Amino acid sequence: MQKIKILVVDDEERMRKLIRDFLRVKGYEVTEACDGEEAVDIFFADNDISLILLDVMMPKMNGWEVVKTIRKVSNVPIIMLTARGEEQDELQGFSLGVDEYISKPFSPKILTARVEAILRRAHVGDMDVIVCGGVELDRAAHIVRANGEPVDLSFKEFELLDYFISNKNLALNRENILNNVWNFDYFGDSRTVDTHVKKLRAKLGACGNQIKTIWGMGYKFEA
Amino acid sequence: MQKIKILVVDDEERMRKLIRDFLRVKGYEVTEACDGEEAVDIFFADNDISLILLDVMMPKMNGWEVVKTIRKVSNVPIIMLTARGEEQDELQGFSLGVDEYISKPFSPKILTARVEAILRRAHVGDMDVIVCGGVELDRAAHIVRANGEPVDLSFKEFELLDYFISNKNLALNRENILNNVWNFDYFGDSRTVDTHVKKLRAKLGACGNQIKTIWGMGYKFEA
DNA sequence: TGATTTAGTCACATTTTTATCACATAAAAG
DNA sequence: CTTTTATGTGATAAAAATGTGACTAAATCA
Repeated sequence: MQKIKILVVDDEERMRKLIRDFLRVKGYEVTEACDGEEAVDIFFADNDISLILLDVMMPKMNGWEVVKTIRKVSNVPIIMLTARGEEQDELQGFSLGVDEYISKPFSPKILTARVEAILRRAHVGDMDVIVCGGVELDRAAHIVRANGEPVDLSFKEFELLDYFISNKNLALNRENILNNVWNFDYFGDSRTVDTHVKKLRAKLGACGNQIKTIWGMGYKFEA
Repeated sequence: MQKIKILVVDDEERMRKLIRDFLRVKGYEVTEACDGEEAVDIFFADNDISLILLDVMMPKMNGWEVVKTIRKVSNVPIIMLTARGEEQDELQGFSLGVDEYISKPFSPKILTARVEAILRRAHVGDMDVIVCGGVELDRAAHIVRANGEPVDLSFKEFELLDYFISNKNLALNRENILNNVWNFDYFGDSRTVDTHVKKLRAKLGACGNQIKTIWGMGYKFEA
């Protein structure tokens, strides 16, 4: 099995080493960044990072800005490392899309427990059944339900919905969608997406309006 | 075929009823206990319980203690039901020998999916006679019945049906099927599967439509 | 050995899906 | 308010996948 890759972002070398060593013992692959800018660069360059551990206080670009930047295009789980006294920011953080907090100082045990909990929860991606709003998608059985009613989807429709749900609440432009649902080198009309969206909306019935149009951009699937 | 027996342990009558009803619909036999002590008593008295669904918070003896007690003498699969916010205990739970967690509130779909996954993993399904819908397959006697009528299958047809039934309700692509029913390194036309499916459908008569075509993918055997 | 069953391949029929176009409609811009 | 641009939608033709029967080779059996 492929190792799960975790990006650790902290400006203190000591802290990074601590976290890195523990996570490696637990069998994770660890990549490090020492400031926000580097974190963003690495995240976008390396597209199989499964979780980010992010310090708040950092030079160049702080943790919140990193979250904002990354959340524009990805739902990767993010755990913030906060110093004592930064608790009041947590509320703000959750609204930005932070998944969990760990207050420094923390025990390695807490760290791995939270990481594992988040990964398990986030592994919704590999789970058989994903629920998002009124829509329920079962990859294993290749079944979709909208408000409990089975919906009959074609292969492409299923793939498209899967992509939407896997990236729920993210604005996806047509190029994104084409590259991910169609072949990478698909050379066709980007309006094809529109047609499939139309069909999906129709087939999903009332849940169809979870697919929002983003004018001048593309689409978004809302939870 | 003997029904699989599941012990549901929760102090809330409402929750027990909910779980019980869903599992019964799915064809399981359900026994209930309303606290840890009763759970342990029942488990030791009744020696053919295949799986335990266990709430954490209970009077008299909590879930963790139940796990500890039972794990001393049995590897029966245990799924814990945790309330939101108890995630931090999960680490502890896994080391005690818990197989899986389900966080409340959960959907019935999640419940049955996890239960089935665990049971599959626990090899409870490895029995000689399997019944699935109107189809009955007896591995030991190498006999198949459809709606009670004996069906004469060739070797490959039997193997294919066995694979289908063993993976019922799962979308199986042709590659899957070829690798499992044929030799692993089978190097032939994947359309061969189609031909055999055709024959199976024909021989199973009315039950033939339990084999669903999944367009662009493969086949699925529905219970 | 010869007859019979089974497995795999192929070609053609059928069905389903998918992409594209043209036009309608809606939103933004001027 | 008009123009421009982007999206919604239905129809349709092309493409792709599956269903099916026939045929060949291989295995099995009497």
